[in-house]
Amino acid sequence: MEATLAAPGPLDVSRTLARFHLWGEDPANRLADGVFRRAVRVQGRWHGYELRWAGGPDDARLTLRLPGARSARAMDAALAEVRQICGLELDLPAFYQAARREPVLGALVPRLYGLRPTLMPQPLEMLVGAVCAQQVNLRFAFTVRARLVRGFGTPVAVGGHTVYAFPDAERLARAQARQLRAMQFTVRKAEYIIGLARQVASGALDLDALRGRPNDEVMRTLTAIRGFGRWTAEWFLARSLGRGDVCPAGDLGVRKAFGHFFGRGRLPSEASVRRRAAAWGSHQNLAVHYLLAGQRLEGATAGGAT
DNA sequence: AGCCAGGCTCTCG
DNA sequence: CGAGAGCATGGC
Repeated sequence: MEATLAAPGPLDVSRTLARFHLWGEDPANRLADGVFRRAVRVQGRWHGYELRWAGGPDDARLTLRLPGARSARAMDAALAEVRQICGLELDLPAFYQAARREPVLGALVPRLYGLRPTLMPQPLEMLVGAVCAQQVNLRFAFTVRARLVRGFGTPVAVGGHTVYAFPDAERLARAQARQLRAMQFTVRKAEYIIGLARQVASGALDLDALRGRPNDEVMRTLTAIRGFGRWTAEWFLARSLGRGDVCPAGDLGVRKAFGHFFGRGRLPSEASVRRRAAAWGSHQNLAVHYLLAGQRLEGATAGGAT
C-alpha cells in the first residue's frame, strides 16, 4: 500500500529527520539512503513502513509505503505516526511570523527554513528515551537506548532493512534490572524504566490519555513517577505532545543555546531561561527547537559544543 | 586521571 | 518550598 501526503506550510524533511542520527543510530527510527523506516502495531501485528520525500521545503511531498500490507487501518496508523514524526501539526507559519519580531529567531528562521520538531508518536518510547538521556552525553544516551531497543524490541523487516519496534510496556515490565545493567544503564535508571513499564502494563498509568490533558496535569502525573522529574516531563510535553507553550528550561543544551544567543556565551540559570521563553507564549517549543538547531549549525562551523 | 554529560532523589534549613 | 549534596555510568 502506498499513500502520499503534503505538508501544511514549510517542511524540510531531511533537516527535520536528521535528529534520528545526530548522536548515533536509532534502531527504531532508521534513516538510511534518504529513506525513513519504522514500524507500527495494528491489531497486534507489526507493519514496517517506509517514508520517502521529494521537492523543496515549500512543496515537500511525502510518500508512505507499507510493503505487503492490505489493511487500511495499518495505513491510517502509519499516516498518523508520520504526521507526528514530521511535525506536520505544528503551526510553522505562525511561528515564523512571530519570530520576525525577535532578531535572533528572525535570523535563524531563514537558515533553518522548514525545520520542524520530530514529535514522538509513542509516549513510552519518548519517556524511556528521556530517561536514557538524563545526565549523560547524548552520544552515550543513544548507545544505551539502541541496546535496549535491539534487546527487547521486535525486529520487523521492511524494504530489505530491519527496524526494531520499540519494546512495549509488557516486555519492559518483565525485564530484569541486571539485563539493563548489562546494557550500561545505571541501577537507578533500570529501576525507573522498569517501574514505569510496570505501571503502564498494569493499567495503573494510561500514557495515551495524557494527550487530552492540560500541561499542568501531565506534569503532575509524570513527576509523580519515580525517576521522572520536571525536565523529563517538559520534554515529554514538547516532543511527544507537541505543546507549544513549553520550555525545558533546565535542560543543559537549552541553557547553552540561550547563553550562546542571548547571554554572550555565559550559561544562564534555568529561571532566566524560563523567563525569556515565557515571553514567546505558544511559540516556546518551536523557538527552543530553532535555538538548539541553530547552535548546532554554528557548532559545526566553529567547532564548538553541540 | 579527572572533568564533564540535554537529571533525579533525598535531606535539611 | 528551595538549595545542596550525593549519586552512577561512560566518553574524551
